[in-house]
Formats: sequence, C-alpha cells, structure tokens
Amino acid sequence: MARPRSFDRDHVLHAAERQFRTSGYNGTSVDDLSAATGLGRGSLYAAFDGKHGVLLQAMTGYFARLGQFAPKALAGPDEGALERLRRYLLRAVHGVPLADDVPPAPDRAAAACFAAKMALEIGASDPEVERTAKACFSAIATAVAECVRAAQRNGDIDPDADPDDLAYLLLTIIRGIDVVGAAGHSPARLTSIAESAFALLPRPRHR
Amino acid sequence: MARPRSFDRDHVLHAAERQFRTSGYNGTSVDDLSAATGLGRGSLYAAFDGKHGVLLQAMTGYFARLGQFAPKALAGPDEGALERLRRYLLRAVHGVPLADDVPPAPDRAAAACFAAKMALEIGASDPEVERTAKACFSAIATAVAECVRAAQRNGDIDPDADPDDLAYLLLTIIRGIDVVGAAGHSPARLTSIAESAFALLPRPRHR
DNA sequence: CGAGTTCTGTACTGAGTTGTCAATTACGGC
DNA sequence: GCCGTAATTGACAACTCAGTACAGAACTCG
Repeated sequence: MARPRSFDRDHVLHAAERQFRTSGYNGTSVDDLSAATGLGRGSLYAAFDGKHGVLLQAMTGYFARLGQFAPKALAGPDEGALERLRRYLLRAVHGVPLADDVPPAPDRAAAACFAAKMALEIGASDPEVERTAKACFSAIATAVAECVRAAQRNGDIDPDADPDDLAYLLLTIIRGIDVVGAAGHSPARLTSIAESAFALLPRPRHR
Repeated sequence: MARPRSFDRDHVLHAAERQFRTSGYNGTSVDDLSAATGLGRGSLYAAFDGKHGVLLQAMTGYFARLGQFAPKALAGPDEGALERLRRYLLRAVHGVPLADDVPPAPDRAAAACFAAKMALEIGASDPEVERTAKACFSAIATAVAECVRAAQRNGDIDPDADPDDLAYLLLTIIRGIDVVGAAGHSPARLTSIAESAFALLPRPRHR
C-alpha cells in the first residue's frame, strides 16, 4: 500500500561491486556509487545505510554468489574431479567475474577477487570486512577440499595428502594469481603459474 | 651554502611506507603523512612532490630494499638452497617487515607486501605503481629462480622442472599468503600452507 | 478519486582534503 | 659577523566528501 521500489536490489549491488572493485573503497565516493547505480543519494542511504552499508551488503552478495558457484564448478563425479580442479585453477587467470555470465573484467586489477581487494585495503581496520572475506575464502577452500577428496577417491591424487591443507594451498595460489596479475604480469605468465601449480599436485605413487 | 635538510630521506620514506601500508593510499591524507613523517606540508611537497610523489619514491625504496634482501636471503651454497627456499616461504607467514631488523608488523593486513597492496588498490589506474610492483615481483622471482637452480644442482629439486616457472609459482604462493593472512586466517593456517607448498616441490625421482 | 505511505532526488552543512604561498628560520661561505 | 641560499613552517583558498533534511513524486488501497 505504498510506493514500491523502482530498482532491483541485486542489480544495484552488482553495480556497486563493480565500482568498488574498480576504484577501491576509499577511492569510491557516494556520488560515484550514485552514478554507477543510478540511485540518488537519499535512496542509497534509505536502502543500504550509506557507503559502508552498500559495501557490506555487496560483499555479502558476493559471498552468497561464491557459495553457489564454487561448489557448482567443483562438485561432480569422482572421475572428472582432477580436471575440474585444473579448470578452477585456470579460471583464476581471467579473474573473478561479476556474474556467471558476464565477462570477467576489462583490466586485471579490477578483476581480482572482491573479498581479497577489500580485505587488503581496509580489512585491518574493518572487522566486518575482514570476517566476510575470511568467510569467502573458507567457502572456497571447503569446496576445493571436497573436490580434492573426490579426486583422491578416483585415484588421481595421493590419498596420503591432507585434502584441507591442499585446498588452502590451492586457494592461496588462486588469490596469489590475482595479485601477480594486478601487477601487470601477462595472462601467459599467469596461465603458466596455474599449470605449474596443477602439475605439482601430489599424484599417487603407482606401484 | 644553504640550509641543509633537517630530515633523513630514507627515514621519512620508511615512515610514509608504514602509513601507506596501514591505511592504504586513498586512506592516507597528506596530514597523515605529515604526522607520520614529522615533516610539514610544504616540505613534503618541496621534497617529494606531494602525496603521489611520496608513494612512488617510497615504492622505489621498497623495490631497492627488496633487490638487496631477496638475493641475500636466497643466495649461497648449493647445499643449503632447498632449506633457504623453505625459510623464505615461511617468512611470508609473518609478512614483509619494513626493514631487515624491524619486527614485521602489528596486524596482518598491514604486514602484506607493500607492492601488492598498492598494485591491488590503485594499480589499475596508476601505471607507474603497476610497473613498480611488477618490477618488485620480477626481482623476487629472479632471486627465487636462482635458488631453485642451486637446489637443482645439489640434487634436491627435480632437474626437469623449469626454475623460472617454479619461481613464479612460489612468488604467487607467497603473495597469496599475504592475502589469506589479511583476511584474518591464523598464523597456524598460514604456516600450514607454506609447509604444504614446500612439501610439494618436485623432488628428483630417486632411481 | 483521494488519502496515506513509501520512494526519489536535490540542496545543504560541516568536516576534511589538496596544493600553494609568503614569511621565517638555519646554515655555510666570505 | 654578515648575507645569500635553500629548507621549513603555518596558514590559506578552493574543492570534495559523507551524511542529513526536506519537498515532491509515485503507487496502493479504500
């Protein structure tokens, strides 16, 4: 019985995320957010409680997307598990896309993981941001670990390897690729890094 | 025949680096820099050409320090090369210190590699920053590659492995540890990651 | 068609920002 | 001891920013 919202919440949060990933948190003004989302100042404050609120809700949305995508990309039959790990590693070369169907990003520094960028920029002084980023990383590691276990069941990875340790190592490599890419190293170099990482996965000793 | 500088240039750049690493580039105001360095506004502009100039020169200093430290930590006799690689990996757990004798940092997000932080925050829109960060990373990779070759000569690493590829992978892991640490993961977790990485280094197949 | 409720956009405020400038200070040579 | 040169200081003006307040628009229900 009142005027309905004229904007789509997720659409706005996507636009805000893109802005934050492009310019960073402190490099983004409320006017930038307003221009990027098409919302006026007042609406941003009423609906998201200002700049910091927009950031937190955008990160929460990012986390939710991740919690869907990572398992979707990594879960499956045991036979293909190793190859799924390889693809997941190689995906990092092109960065983290805004949405599953959207091209990853124009420039590499804006394509880095949203959670990683925010954690590095303001995580030290913003516990909520740090917590959300940690949750993102844990979610990825959990999905990767599950895939590692599948690969182990299929005899593609050394059964003595600890799946959780390996998963966190792979997560670290993926996030490291973001950083090395942000410094301007070529996609070819990043691909080489990802392939090297994949090649070093502990195979079962045959015999 | 004129008034000499009353400050030590390197000391000032160190203080500025600490400030930038703690608060980020856009999170640091010129007043913050002034307070951190003890220099007045005008002096900062006269000596370093303002905030951006301070950043570039601080990053250049960081690069120079790195160019000295990385080879120093990694070069040496072939026998100890593998262990030096391990120590270098484990060093990443505590972050990158401001100076060789200074404790790394209070909180983990401020302890991350200066070049990595700046590249992620403003590298996309600041080519000079991106270039300097890339140079830092390349310098590290070069030193690591040399150490890998030493370990190969000593029979500790598979001679078929490409030293440069392996070096870039190790660099990526080290920078990834920074990111995972900045998100609040425990030192124990980071240590585990570093040890896992070390354990996966390709050993020569003993006949 | 009207009333009530919520959304929307703009204008405003106070704080914080950058870059500059003239005045001051300190030193080294003469 | 004086003077020129350069560093230093503090203040200043123009600007941007975050957050708020208010007035108008839009929509639903009666």
